[in-house]
Amino acid sequence: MPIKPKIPRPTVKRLSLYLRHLESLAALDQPTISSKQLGAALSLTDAQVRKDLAYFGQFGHPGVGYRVDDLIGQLRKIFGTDKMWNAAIIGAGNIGRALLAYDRFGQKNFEIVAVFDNDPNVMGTVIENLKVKPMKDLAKLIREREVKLGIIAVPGEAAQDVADQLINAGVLGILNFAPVRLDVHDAVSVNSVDFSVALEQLAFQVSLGVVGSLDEDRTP
Amino acid sequence: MPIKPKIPRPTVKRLSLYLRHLESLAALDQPTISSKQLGAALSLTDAQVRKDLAYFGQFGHPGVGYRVDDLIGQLRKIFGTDKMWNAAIIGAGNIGRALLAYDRFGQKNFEIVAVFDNDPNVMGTVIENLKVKPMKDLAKLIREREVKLGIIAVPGEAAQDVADQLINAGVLGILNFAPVRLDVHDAVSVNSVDFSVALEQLAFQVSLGVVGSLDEDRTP
DNA sequence: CGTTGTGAAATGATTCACAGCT
DNA sequence: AGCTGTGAATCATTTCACAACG
Repeated sequence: MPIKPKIPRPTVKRLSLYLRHLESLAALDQPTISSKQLGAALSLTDAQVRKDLAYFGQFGHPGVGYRVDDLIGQLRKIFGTDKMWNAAIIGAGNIGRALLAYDRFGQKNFEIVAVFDNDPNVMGTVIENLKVKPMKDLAKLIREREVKLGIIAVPGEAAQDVADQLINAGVLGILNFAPVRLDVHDAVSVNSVDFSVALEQLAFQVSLGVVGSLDEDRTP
Repeated sequence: MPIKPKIPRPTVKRLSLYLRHLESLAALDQPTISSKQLGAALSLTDAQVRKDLAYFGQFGHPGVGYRVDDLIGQLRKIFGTDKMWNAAIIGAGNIGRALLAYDRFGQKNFEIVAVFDNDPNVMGTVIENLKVKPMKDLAKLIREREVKLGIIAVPGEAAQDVADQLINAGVLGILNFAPVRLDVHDAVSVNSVDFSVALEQLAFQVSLGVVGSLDEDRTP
């Protein structure tokens, strides 16, 4: 009985994209989808899709494919997003406000339950039905509201300090929009999004004359 | 004489992070850095760093390391960001406005020279010194201002149509913030950022009990 | 010395190909 | 027929280990 099959990193990235595609399909009439169809939608081989899913169980039906609704449910369970996750945003600047207004988080079972900022100009103001709280209340509110994920949207200089506070307050994961590497000495999981890095990598691909998506494996 | 050494995809991701770290170092006094130091800063091995850089040339000095200023210059040349790139943002909603205010693009030699939106409420308004233009002017302005990169910050339903217009107008690369896969039939390079996908992957890591950064190779 | 650049070895990920199920 | 799940083969990436250099 295998306890930990060890999941390849690229597989995890693709699972999110499978789920996104399936959710866009669920509204439609299509009740099942084959690994070939799902792969074609993301420019992947059918074998790749099957292998990725097989790491987590046997979800398909030979001769039929995967039942869309069922697979969506399975993927949500894999991601842990079958249950609601409370999250907090730190930094009510432009990025923080864009994230607060981002309605897709709710559809994915993430709820933003608190926003923090130390700027006296925004502290106390209400954004998207949430009152911006001062940083000194962070630990208390994170614990009270059982916030599991922290979203860092502060300038680079402040990011490490905020990360430390979040870890101390007991969050389990950090989504980091600040352009710095966070040192979390293995206390939590971190995922980072850096807009400049994203543009820079696009520029690199253009300079190389490579065409297509960066997530895919096309080097023709 | 090798013409195209074929660059591993993961290498490209790391190069951006090397550059970011070096730039944060340049202000400081440190004139050189060894592959060991640079690796330690990003939790990578020294061999990894050397191999990544060696794909592009011989930048180091045995017994000394890499001269920081020199390496920054080399990396910028590799990314093509030693020259200025004109970019346009399509969509003046929350994400578009956050990107317009993002001052790091300028430091990386990217200049946002146009913003487009079809909403009558924002069309014509001025954001960060740029007047929001209607979509019908897109092709003309992209060509006039020699815009090479398009940044899509519109809702998912509109993204493919915008991508088609950008390609028609002659952009070379697209940075996509809409939560859909763009079909660009190999006309341009695409890089996508999906906030929900980013959070979902963080949730997955947390559920698995994995700790540390998603960019790194720690599965302890 | 300390550190780079690089073949060779080891590890990791993808594709192939096919038995077996519906 | 059509399609999944999976071991085996291939391909890609990382790490090792060391000669060569300042």
